[in-house]
Amino acid sequence: MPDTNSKKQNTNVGPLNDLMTYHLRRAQVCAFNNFTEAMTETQVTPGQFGVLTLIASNKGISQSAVARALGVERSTMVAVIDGLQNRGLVVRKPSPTDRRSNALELSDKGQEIYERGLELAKNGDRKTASALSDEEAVQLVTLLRKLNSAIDG
Amino acid sequence: MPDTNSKKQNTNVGPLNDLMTYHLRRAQVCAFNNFTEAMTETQVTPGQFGVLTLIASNKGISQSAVARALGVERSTMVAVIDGLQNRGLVVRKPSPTDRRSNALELSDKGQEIYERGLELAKNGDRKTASALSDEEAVQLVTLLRKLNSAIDG
DNA sequence: TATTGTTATACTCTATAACTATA
DNA sequence: TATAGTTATAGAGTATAACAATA
Repeated sequence: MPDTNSKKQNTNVGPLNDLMTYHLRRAQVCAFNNFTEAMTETQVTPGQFGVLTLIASNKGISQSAVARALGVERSTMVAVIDGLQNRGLVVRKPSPTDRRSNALELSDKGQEIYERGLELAKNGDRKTASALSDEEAVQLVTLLRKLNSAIDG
Repeated sequence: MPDTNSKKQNTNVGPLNDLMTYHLRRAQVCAFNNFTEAMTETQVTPGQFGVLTLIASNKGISQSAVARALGVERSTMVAVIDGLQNRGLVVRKPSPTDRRSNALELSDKGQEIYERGLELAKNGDRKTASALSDEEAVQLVTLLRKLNSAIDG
């Protein structure tokens, strides 16, 4: 990870300072770093946590459905599920209604890790939002949700 | 790029919906896609545009200073500058004050591409923010700027 | 001693295309 | 015909560690 705390003079970023894309990028990198740090204990990445949450909230969901919900290709999901299965957190069961698809479930250990991870993820969020008041943090999430609803709605 | 416009039923993303990190990630992917689409004409990526802007706003800046300002390693900058130099957009000049470092400048073509790119980048931003009112878009950037100031301040 | 640019290397995340087995 | 899971492959983007030249 590059040095973000350096006491060097702040370089003028020019018109970048008015670009939403730039600030979204910086904020996302910051959020991922805080998330990863907060989740150390579980060794679960942001992407993996998304998958665990989808499965926890939709028992028996298929790999393709998880991929669609998270906005990635289903081929990308294979290795992710492989990793979670190898760690004993997720189980691929045969779907009772479609012999092509896997019904994904959390193992007991997966459920534990997920529940613990949810608390830790909230800690990461709090650190990311530490420069904002509670009200501002809520405002930010509300705006982001609205922005995103345009694409996955 | 995965299908984000599918008319499939929306899967319940559970507690993800309350995580700032999740929404930042979705928004950033959306913003990058819109940026890339808007910039097609220039064939300049978000990362490259950041570098062009830094150089435009700080003529003679060093590679290390660009890297620090953008929050990446200086080793990462080498290939980026190489690419921009090979396209004839950026020039590495010897620094007049430090024989270790390069003084980066935009070529005339680089200046042109940068100025055109800035307009196109704003178009990308507008598309990203299309679900928000003007006031909300400003609010969002303000909040993100405040959030980010905590790390690069 | 510290910093600049560089190289070599590797890792993560992701996409595309094609295959198979089902639906 | 279309979809689910899979494989093989490739491309961004990035980091770490080391080195020579210079500060």
